[in-house]
Amino acid sequence: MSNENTAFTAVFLKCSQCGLGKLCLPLGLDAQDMSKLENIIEPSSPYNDNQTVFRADQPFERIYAVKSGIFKTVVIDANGNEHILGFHLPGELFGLDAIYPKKYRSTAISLGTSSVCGINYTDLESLAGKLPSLQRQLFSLMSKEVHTSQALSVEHAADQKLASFILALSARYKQRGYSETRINLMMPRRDIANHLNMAAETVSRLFKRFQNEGLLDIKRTDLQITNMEALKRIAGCASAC
Amino acid sequence: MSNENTAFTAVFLKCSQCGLGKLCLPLGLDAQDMSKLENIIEPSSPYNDNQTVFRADQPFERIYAVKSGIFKTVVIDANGNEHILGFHLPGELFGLDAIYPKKYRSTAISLGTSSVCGINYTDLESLAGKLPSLQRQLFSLMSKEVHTSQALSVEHAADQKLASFILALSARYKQRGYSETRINLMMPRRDIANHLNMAAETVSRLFKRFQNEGLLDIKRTDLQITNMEALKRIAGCASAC
DNA sequence: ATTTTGCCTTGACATGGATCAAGGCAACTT
DNA sequence: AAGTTGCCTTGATCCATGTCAAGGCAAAAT
Repeated sequence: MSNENTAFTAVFLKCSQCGLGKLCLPLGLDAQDMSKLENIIEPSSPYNDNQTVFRADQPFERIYAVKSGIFKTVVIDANGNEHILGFHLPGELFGLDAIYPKKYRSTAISLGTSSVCGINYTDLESLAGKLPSLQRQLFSLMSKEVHTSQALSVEHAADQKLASFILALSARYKQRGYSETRINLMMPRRDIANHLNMAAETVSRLFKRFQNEGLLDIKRTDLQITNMEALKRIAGCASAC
Repeated sequence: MSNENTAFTAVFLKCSQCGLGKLCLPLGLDAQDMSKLENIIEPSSPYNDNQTVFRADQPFERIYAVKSGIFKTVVIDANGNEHILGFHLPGELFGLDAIYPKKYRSTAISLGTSSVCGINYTDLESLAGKLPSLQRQLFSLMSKEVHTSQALSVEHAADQKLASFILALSARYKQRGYSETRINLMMPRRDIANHLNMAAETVSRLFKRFQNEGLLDIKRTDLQITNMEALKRIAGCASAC
C-alpha cells in the first residue's frame, strides 16, 4: 500500500494517445471529434488498492472509463451482505446503471493500483447529440453491458459459472492485446466466489478439479488455460462462444 | 387460442394516443417531436399466445416496445436448455441487447395475445441525434435495463429470488396504473421457475409457504399480496426498495 | 530469520433445493 | 357428462454446494 508508483501519478493521457481507443468510448471517432471528447474527460490520479471511486446512493455526475487496473462494483443489501456486480477492465465503462435513477446504484472500488477517466454525464449527453459516432458507441457499449449482466443469470451450476467467468475474462484480455491463455487474476478467490454467488471453498475445489482434468493450471493468481475447448463445453457457451 | 379478439387486430395507435407515453420511448417528448417518432414506428398485428417476434441470431433491425400483453425473451444454451432472460410489460423495450452484436441474442415470444411497436434502429439512432429528449430517454431506458439484469444476479436464496420477482412485478404493474397488490401472473409456474433458475416445484412450495405465512394469496395465476413489508424483508430490498 | 497476517486449501458435515414420482384440479374437447 | 389434457401440488429421496473448522503457504512485517 506504499506509494511507490509515482510514475503513474501525473500521467494524464489524452484519448488519442491512450491505446484503449479501439475498445473505449472514442471508438469510431475521427481525430476532430476525439479532441472534442477529450475536452470533457476528467483524468484523475490513480487509486490505490481498495479505494472508493463513488458510493451507492451518491448523486450521479459522471460515468467512468477504466484507464488501467481493475475496478469492481459492489452493492450491499438490507442484511449487510455485499455482492460484486462486476469487474471492469481497461476500456470498459462503469456507472452506467446510475443514469436512470440519477444516483449511483453501487459502490466502485479499485483492485490494486488503478486509474480512470471521469466523464461528466450532462456534457457527454450533449456531445453525443452532436457526434453521431459517439452516440452510436455509447449505445453500443450500453447494449454490451446489458448482455454482460444477463449472461450471468443464465448459468446455474457452479462449474458452469466458473468456466464462463474464466472464458469471459480470457476473451476480454485477448481484446486488450494480452494473452488469452495466461491470465493474472487480479481479484482474490473470495471476490470471484462472491460475484458468482458461491462459497470461496467451492471456487477453490473447482479450480482444483479443472486442474486435475487438465483444463488449466493455477497457482495463486496466475492462471493458465490449457484446454479452452473443454472449458467451453462446461460453460455451455452461453456467454463466451 | 381462437382469434376472438378482433377488436385488437387493426388498432394502430399513435404514441400520442397510446397512454404508455409516461413509461415508453416518448417520455419527455413534446407533441412535435412525438410525431417525428411516430413516423418511424411500425405497428404490427397482435401476436397470439406463444408466437415468435424474432429469433436469436437473426440480424438486428428493430427494437420493440410492448404495446399490450407480455413478451418473454429466451436464450437456448449449447445443451438445448432454455433460459428466460426476462418478461416485458407494456411500455418496456426489448431487443436492446442486440445493438452491440448487430444480431438478436435471444428469441422473443408472446405470452397470451400481445402486441408491439417495432422501431427501426437505424432510424431511431438518427432521430435520437436530432431530438435530445429522445436520446435522453433511450439512454435512461437502457440504464434501467442494465440495472434490471444486474438485480437478478444479486439474490441467491430461492425465497429471496421469488419475493423480489413478485415485488418487481408489483412495482411495474403499479407504474402502469394497475393494482400493486392484485396481480394476474400471465406466465406459468414453469416460466417463473426457469427465469429464476429454480425448479417449478420450488416455486409451488414457496408460494404455499408465503401463503401460510400470510404474505400473499394465490390461486392459479391470480396473486394477491397481503403483506408487502414482510415480502420486502425476505427480498432483502435489493431490487424493489 | 522469525513471526505475523492474509489468503487459500482441504476435510467433515449439514442442508436447501433438485429430481423423481404420483396425484389433484380446472379448463377444454367430444 | 365423461374423458382428456395441461398445469400445479405434494411427498420422498438425493446430491451439489454451503458451512464450519483446521491446517498450509507465501508475502509482509518485525
